[in-house]
Amino acid sequence: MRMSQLVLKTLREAPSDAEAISHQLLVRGGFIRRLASGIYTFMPLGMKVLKKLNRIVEEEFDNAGAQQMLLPALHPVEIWEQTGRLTKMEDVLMLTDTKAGRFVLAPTHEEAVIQSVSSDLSSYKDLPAVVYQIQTKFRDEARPRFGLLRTKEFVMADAYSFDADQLAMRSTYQRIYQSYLKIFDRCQVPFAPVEADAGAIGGDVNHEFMAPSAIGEDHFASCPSCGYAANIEAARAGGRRIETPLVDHEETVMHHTPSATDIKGAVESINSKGLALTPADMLKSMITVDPNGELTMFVLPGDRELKVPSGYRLLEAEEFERYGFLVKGFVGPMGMGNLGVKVVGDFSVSAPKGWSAGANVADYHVSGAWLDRDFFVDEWDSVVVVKDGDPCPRCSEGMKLVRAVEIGHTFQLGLAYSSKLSIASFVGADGQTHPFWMGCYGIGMTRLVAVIAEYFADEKGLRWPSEVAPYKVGLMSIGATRSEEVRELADRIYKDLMGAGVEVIYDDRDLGPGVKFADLELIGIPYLCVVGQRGIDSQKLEVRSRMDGSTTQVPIDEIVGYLVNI
RNA sequence: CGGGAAGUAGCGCAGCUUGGCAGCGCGCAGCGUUCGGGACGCUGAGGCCGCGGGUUCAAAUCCCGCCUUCCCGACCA
Repeated sequence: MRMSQLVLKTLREAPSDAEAISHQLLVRGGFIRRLASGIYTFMPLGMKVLKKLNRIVEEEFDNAGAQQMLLPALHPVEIWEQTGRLTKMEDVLMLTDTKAGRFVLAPTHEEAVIQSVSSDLSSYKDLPAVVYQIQTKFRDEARPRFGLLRTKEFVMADAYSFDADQLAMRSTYQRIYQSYLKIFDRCQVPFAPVEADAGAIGGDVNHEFMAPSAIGEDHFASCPSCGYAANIEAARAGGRRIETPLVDHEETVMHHTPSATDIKGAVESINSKGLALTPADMLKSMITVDPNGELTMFVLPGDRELKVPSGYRLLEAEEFERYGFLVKGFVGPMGMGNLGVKVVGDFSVSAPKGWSAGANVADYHVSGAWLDRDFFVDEWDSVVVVKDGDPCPRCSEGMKLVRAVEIGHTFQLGLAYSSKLSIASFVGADGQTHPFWMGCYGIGMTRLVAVIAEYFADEKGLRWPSEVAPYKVGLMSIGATRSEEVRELADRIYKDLMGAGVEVIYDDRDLGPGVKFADLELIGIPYLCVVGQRGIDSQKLEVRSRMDGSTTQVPIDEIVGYLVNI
């Protein structure tokens, strides 16, 4: 491609609304242009990068035996009603009403793929099967962010697997999981597969693929010793209940703590009476409703945050009135056993100490409350949101919290969808109808562009790994308008590279060398070949690596061969 | 949805306090010089000053309402 022909205008300054480096550089380099908040056009250079990534996914998925297809982006609303996700995902669904009916702009494709392939997978002989697509998805993001990182319209590569039983599903899952490792390796971004929460997609076992990054919106806990890694929403801390013999301890004391309805207020209020408590000495007692509608109280140290287990929800403020014994703001674990409230304690609550807690009386807290004397715990578990240094649940080593971007997510859906959709079934060898055991697998392609851009960016601009670069070689002439010799040589090398199948972008513009260097560096072409009078005089051309900055002098008559094999 | 900031040429910004010709840099077009690190000179094109209303002889500027965008949080995967 001749740069004089390229639809591209690099910007010396980034738009003021671009915050993240990747966003700034992708706009400055002419890869993307904003059409509306969270909606971007992929310009020719950006499209090249996206196609490179798509190619990697296609190769690895094809290798794993998955078959590419293309599902519709517009779905009739009925298929979303059948699985109940119309309400479950309503915050992000983009609904459209037309003369022809109601449709949703699809945020994901589980329903559509089942509708589409079920009749082609009617027998156990048709299984296993894996299909995938690379498609635009739509989500009504409340807050699009950081350019391509979080958008309303984005490209995702999503695969769906269909198996006859759980064992087969697991083996398929493993196969696709391996493809994921290869795909991200080829993108050269650091990443970690972590255990995760299934969210609105549903299902049981699942993994997120997290790329550590400064623009990450997620955190995962990672154990440097044994390799345990889990999203902060799913991560558990290690620990166990500490058994301590009950001896004579100080008596519990009631403290008048008017309007001290939170941990901070209670600590201040009690300390004003001469004690020296910290939030870590308080018990945080959180009332939740379990999946059966029963009350469960979680008890944890006051300086920690409760990780609400999936299926549970916090009791709403208005609901407190329904339970007279719950005094909002002054709740504590004392006496809960007699009131039919199950108490689940974090392991750390078994530490041998007198706790302070809500007294279950308006405007009162107690101090010196001892486990097994003043309050009782029915069940012990790790119920806190993990923080830096917490012990690993497997090996007890201190864990690290890492900021990261989710670039992929794989799910063992099991029967989550096929139990709701009768067509998601096949006839087994026994002649009976059985539901599919499904899996689904997604990679945020446009998000990956942002993550790679962000990770490799330097002060001069982008640096694309060679497998995803829009062009492999940047060829530039210096002083070609003045020197016919330079122009002819550069033209000839360009033609030869094209003939040899090298992806080359040729800066043939009538501009000074500074601009050309700056532009090719900004757009991050991996190798830069400079053709100027200096090179003709020495019969050697300079080839620079954008990634590591190294330069090599290559004899003119070997230059094409060198660039082909580099 | 809550908090904060901002909308003036394609991009970055000044002008607004104190109302009076719509400006600067980059980019763009033409001519010339220059040519191994965003070089220079001359000439030129480009504007619903976010939108609507109000005050005024006169509004980018003052007042009211709305819209949009970005950041932090909530939500979300």
